[in-house]
Amino acid sequence: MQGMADRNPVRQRRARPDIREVLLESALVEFGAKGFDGASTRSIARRVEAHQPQLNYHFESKAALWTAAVDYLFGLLGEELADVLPTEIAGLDVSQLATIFAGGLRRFVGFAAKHPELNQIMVHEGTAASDRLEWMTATHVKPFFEAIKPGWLLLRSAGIAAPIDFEILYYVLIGAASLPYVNAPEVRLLTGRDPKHPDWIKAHGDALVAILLPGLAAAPSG
Amino acid sequence: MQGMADRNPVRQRRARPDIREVLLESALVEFGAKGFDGASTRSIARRVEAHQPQLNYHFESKAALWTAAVDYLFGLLGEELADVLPTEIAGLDVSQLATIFAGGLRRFVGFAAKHPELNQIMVHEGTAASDRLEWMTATHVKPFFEAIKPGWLLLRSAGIAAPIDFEILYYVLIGAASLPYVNAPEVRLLTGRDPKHPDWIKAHGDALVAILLPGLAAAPSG
DNA sequence: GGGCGTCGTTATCGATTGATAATAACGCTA
DNA sequence: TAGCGTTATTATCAATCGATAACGACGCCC
Repeated sequence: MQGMADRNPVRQRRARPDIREVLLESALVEFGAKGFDGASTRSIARRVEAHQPQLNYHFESKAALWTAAVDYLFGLLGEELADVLPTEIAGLDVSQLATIFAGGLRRFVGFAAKHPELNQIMVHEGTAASDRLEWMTATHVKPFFEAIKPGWLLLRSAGIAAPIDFEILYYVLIGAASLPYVNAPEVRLLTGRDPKHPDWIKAHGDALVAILLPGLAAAPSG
Repeated sequence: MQGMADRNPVRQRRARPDIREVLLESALVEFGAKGFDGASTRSIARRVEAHQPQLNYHFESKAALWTAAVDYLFGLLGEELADVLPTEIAGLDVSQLATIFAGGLRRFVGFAAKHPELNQIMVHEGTAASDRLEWMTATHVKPFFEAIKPGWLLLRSAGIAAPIDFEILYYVLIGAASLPYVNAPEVRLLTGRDPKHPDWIKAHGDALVAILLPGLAAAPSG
């Protein structure tokens, strides 16, 4: 045993049954913070003490990993906003619809604060045409966009929602609701405040309801 | 002449007196579209038919090129919004201030449409802490942030501006005003419309004035 | 018009990237 | 417990990155 003591050393092996999820969540954070090109597969692996080739084993490629991350995030968003979808609001009157939309808006703000990676990835990808952008828009963004459209149009014609083109409103809403969390590092440098603090999130949701649904009398903010 | 005809071929040389500006504007576009890491110095040079080492000759490094690009863009923004700065609005009454702010808001929307690279770069950088973000925030963003603060506070206490925390309002405003242009490629895929079209920009500016300055009676939209 | 300074062009450097082949540790089943 | 399938680990590949050295074309000045 002496002679072969330190050459061909024993390999340490670390098995984690949840390694796929661990790698996926690390990828979310890195893709959100640095963009697809800026995130390296080595840094994604390193931040969860894994090895870079594990990414190619558990996912097919960096691009497939990105796709899995985006699928996962939009799945979470869909769960969060299920009650605002057209099928759920079919029989409601306008007043009930307004209350549901206000609640959905507040929850969207909460989601953007809790999972900033989704809007970070969207804004990184949206700046340049690419196959990734085309896929993400057709697969996830467009259905979401179309799902909230009828409710908004109804509230607008009832004088509750602000009189704004839906396409413009959509970007005003997404931009206004997500930027503090997308750019949280900048917010901390600029204001000294933490946008993830419950007080910020609450005030932010209240503000968006007030300016986008001005016809909703005294918004109950539960 | 025959024997040495095609070996050691004559070098073509292209001199452009404005090469610095040409490279700088190419860098703006690439940094805005792909972020600092995603933009390669070769692609910046190639899109204006220049060579990659010219960037290191005319600028010190990729980082210095990025700095020069950001300086240039904030210079343009400062020119565009000079009349909204505190020194220019010192003696005005609240009604005049409201009109000036509404105009400034519309011009900010126009600027974001004309020079989307500024907000693209800001949103790319703001997603992760870095020396670049610290420098940009301290040098350019903070002065801008502080400059519009007193005017907003005055309008808010006069009941003209929406009753929102200034720090939150700032991000609501920037996000709502810039996202359609930051993510113009996505807008085209999602809506089929061009956010750079004058009709979109006009409607967008009107919408922001309406929701952020609700106390401004019938906004003259010249 | 000869010399020199500026700067465009080419070639190449070491570092890092995503991907993959080679090896080996572990768990399950027979 | 022997064998095998799964997958963690190591090593390495070609491609691309930013940077720089080497070379040469051009314009200006004396």
